[in-house]
Amino acid sequence: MSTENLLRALYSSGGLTPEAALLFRQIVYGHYRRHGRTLPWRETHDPYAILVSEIMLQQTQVDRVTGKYMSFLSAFPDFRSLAAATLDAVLSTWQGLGYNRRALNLKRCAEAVVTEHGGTLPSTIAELEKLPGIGHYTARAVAAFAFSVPSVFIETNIRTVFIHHFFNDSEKVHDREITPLVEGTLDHGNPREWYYALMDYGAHLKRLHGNPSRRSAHHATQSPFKGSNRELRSLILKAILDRPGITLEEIMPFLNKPQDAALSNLKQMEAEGFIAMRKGRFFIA
DNA sequence: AAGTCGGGGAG
DNA sequence: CTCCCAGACTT
Repeated sequence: MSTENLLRALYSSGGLTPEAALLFRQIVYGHYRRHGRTLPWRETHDPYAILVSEIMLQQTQVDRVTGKYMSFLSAFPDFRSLAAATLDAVLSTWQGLGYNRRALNLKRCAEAVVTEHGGTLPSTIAELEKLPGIGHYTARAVAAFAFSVPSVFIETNIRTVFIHHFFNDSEKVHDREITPLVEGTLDHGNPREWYYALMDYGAHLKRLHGNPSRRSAHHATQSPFKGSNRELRSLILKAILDRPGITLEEIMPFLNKPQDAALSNLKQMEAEGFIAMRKGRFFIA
C-alpha cells in the first residue's frame, strides 16, 4: 500500500489521529527535503522584505515575482523609502506584476507603518490585518514567515494539498472544512519551514494532477483579460506613466475603446488615488 | 456570495 | 485558444 493510500485509510477510519497527522507531515517534509525551492524571500527575516514578497505573490505566480523582486527591493529597501517615494516611481517599478492596486496599497501600508508604528511592522495578526492591502491570508502568512507565529492560513497551494489528501473524492470543498486540518497538522515548532514545505508540495501536486483546487467551493473561472476593462485600465496607466500631463485626446490612440469608457475609467482611477487631473491633463497622483 | 482588479507564461 | 496565479476589497 502506498503512503498516500495509507494516509487515506487512516483518515477515513479514524479522522485526523496523531498517527495520520504524523504521516502527513512526513509526506510533506519528505517532498520538501528533495524538491524544496530556494527563493529570495526565504533567505531573509526582514519583515519588510517578506511583506513585499507576499503582496507581489497575491494572484501572481512565483516565477514572475522572482524576476522583479530584487529590483523592487533595491529601489525601495525599507518602509521609510517606500513611504517617501513618489507613486509614479512605485507604479513604474511595479509594471509587469499586474493588479496595480497592490502597489498603491503597499505604498499606503508603508506610510501607515511609518506614521503609526514608528517604521516597524507590527507582529500581531490583528494589527497586520488593519493595514492596507493586508487581508486575512497575508496577515497570517507574514506572521508565520517574519515572526514565526504558528498561524493558520490557506492559499491555493495549501488548498491543493489538503483537497488531494483528505477530500480526494469530494466536490465543492469549503475552506472551513480544510482549516481544522491545517491547524491539526501544523508544525508548531517551525511554522515558517512547514508552510514553505506545504506550498512547494502543493505546487508540485498541481503539476502532477491537474488542479485539485478546482474542487474548492471558492474556485471561480475569471473573465478573459483581452478586451476587458482591466486591460483598458492598464493601457491608461501605461500612457500616463509614459507621458505625464497627457490629455484625454492624446490618450485615446493608445486605447481600443470609445472615449466615454476611457473617461469613466479615468474618473474611477482618480477616485482610487492612482491619478490626478489638472487643467485637462492627467498625472500620476 | 459575487464582481472587479493585470499581465504573462504554460499547455 | 484556455487556464491560473502565496488575494484584497467592494458591493
